[in-house]
Amino acid sequence: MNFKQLEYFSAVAEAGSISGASRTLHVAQPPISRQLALLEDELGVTLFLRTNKGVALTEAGRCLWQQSRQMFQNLRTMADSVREVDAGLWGQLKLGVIYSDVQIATSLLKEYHETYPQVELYVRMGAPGDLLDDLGRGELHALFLRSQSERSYGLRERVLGVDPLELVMCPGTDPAPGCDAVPIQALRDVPMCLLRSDDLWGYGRDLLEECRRAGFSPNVVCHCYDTPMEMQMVQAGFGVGFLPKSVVAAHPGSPVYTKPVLEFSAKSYPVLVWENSPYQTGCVKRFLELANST
Amino acid sequence: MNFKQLEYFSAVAEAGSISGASRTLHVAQPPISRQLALLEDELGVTLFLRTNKGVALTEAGRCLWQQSRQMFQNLRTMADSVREVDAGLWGQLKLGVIYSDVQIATSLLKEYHETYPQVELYVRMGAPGDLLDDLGRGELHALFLRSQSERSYGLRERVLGVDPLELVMCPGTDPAPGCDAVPIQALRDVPMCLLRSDDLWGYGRDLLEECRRAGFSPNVVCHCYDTPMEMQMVQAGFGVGFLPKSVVAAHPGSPVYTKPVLEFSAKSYPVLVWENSPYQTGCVKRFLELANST
DNA sequence: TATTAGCTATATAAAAAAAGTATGGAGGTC
DNA sequence: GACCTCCATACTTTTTTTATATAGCTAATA
Repeated sequence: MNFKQLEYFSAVAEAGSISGASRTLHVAQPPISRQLALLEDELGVTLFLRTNKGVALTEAGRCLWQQSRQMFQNLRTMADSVREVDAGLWGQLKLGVIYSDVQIATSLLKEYHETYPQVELYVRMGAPGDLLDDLGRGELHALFLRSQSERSYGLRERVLGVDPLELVMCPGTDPAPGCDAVPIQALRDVPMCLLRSDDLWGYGRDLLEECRRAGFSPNVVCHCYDTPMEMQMVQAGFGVGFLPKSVVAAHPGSPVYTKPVLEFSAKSYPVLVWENSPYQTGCVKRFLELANST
Repeated sequence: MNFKQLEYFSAVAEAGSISGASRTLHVAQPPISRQLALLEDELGVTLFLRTNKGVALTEAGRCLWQQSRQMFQNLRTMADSVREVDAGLWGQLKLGVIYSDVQIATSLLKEYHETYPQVELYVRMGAPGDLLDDLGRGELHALFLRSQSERSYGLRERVLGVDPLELVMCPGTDPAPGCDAVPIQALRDVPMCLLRSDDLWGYGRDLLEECRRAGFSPNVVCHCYDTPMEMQMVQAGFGVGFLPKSVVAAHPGSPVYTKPVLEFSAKSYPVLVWENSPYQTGCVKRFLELANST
């Protein structure tokens, strides 16, 4: 049994005669007779009653007709769905996001989801090191990180924006109360809560560099592993912190606030990072195209 | 897209390599490569990532694999169900039954149903003429009648049993109270309720013949179109009747009872009647085989 | 009654498709 | 570096499928 036989069979069933089917199929009549006979032989079943004015389906033939129509329907949708999967309209997109990239990630994902609503989204929030591990194992397709990660060798990245570092403080630890900006010299000896310097976050090193240029090294009272914890420590009054402006803006109810630091230019760059492989699934390709086009 | 292509594709997906599939399929490797390429060309989709140690399904390939497995499964069940329909395990069996054949019909149908439980049964009770009309139109497959129908020309029939005619009466009309049997002479001038003589029922004529041989013609006070009505008229005291013994036995609560008539041998033969066509459906063939084997 | 038209089945030749053979390149492994 | 496995390509052979021609059958028609 093969598709051609079923195709001929269906055409004959619809036309009510073999010669009629031969006209609709643009195929001579004997081949159709022959393929029908082969099909009947294989099934061991008479599918048509032959008369001199056409053919009529037997009960078994009707059964086969019903089912073969269903099968051809399935066949068409099968080909379509395969093409759709290839085009990235269906599938899974698995992303990792660090705490401070939630805003930019969700807005980009929202845009993606409007174009590809059928794609199943998997999003994981975590520390950059953990996310990079998952990316390496192929469990995630792309990551929203901050630039300058040490481990991005072999990975591709795309900068999604710029986020200036600002001083974070609560009223009790403000080193320049009443001023709109803080001179960097005012930070000498001020207790600070910073992201740990051996972290994967690139701007940690930039920050230390800027302080060194100003002639001091920061008085770090607490090394934080992630920005939410740094926010909490600053809010608890352990000291001031340095964070991307947008991270603080994402906590509107918090008593913590930021001020720019004069003559200080360290910046954080949100980036999308992915494996440099030519064998991406359609979903991932489309997502990366979108990310690279905006 | 082709049956063979999907077959090769599935084998490659399962084996994880083209050469592996060539071993399981007992086909050389190049044809498989070629059919795969044709399939990919037609779909416009890359189904496998080729490496030097085998091939790996792409996302689209996985999609096709899932669906093609489902399709092969459907194809198998399709062939099976067609064979089952042909064998008479599935389908419809439409039967007509006259009032007096209900017993024999249900018992035969019960036996049939135990062997072919999936067959949908349609049973219609009615007058023999109506049933024969439906049989002629192909709306019924076979009928349970009584023998000697005038219209059974071109039909085949099988006798299912013998049912002696007996005199039916109620206590008020018993022509020989206290006797176990009635001499036929005792029926002269006795009011009778009989099936109408121009009916299709064969034994109506036999009955009149027996009376004529006894030297009288029956005093028919009521001509009945069917046996239930005759039963009712007898029960209502209009007169005695002649009915097959089993018909009366089928009304156990009735005050009506039968007695044999001496020197009277008219009999009724329950028969199964069907169209003498070689193009019966499987169900009908099996049913007729069963009826003819018992 | 003979004829014609329309259908299916069969035989044979032609065309198309698929399989097999031989070979080369790519990427590991010993 | 030799060797092995795997996939792709070029080419030949085999198989399958199609087309052509024809015959048989039945029903309608002149």
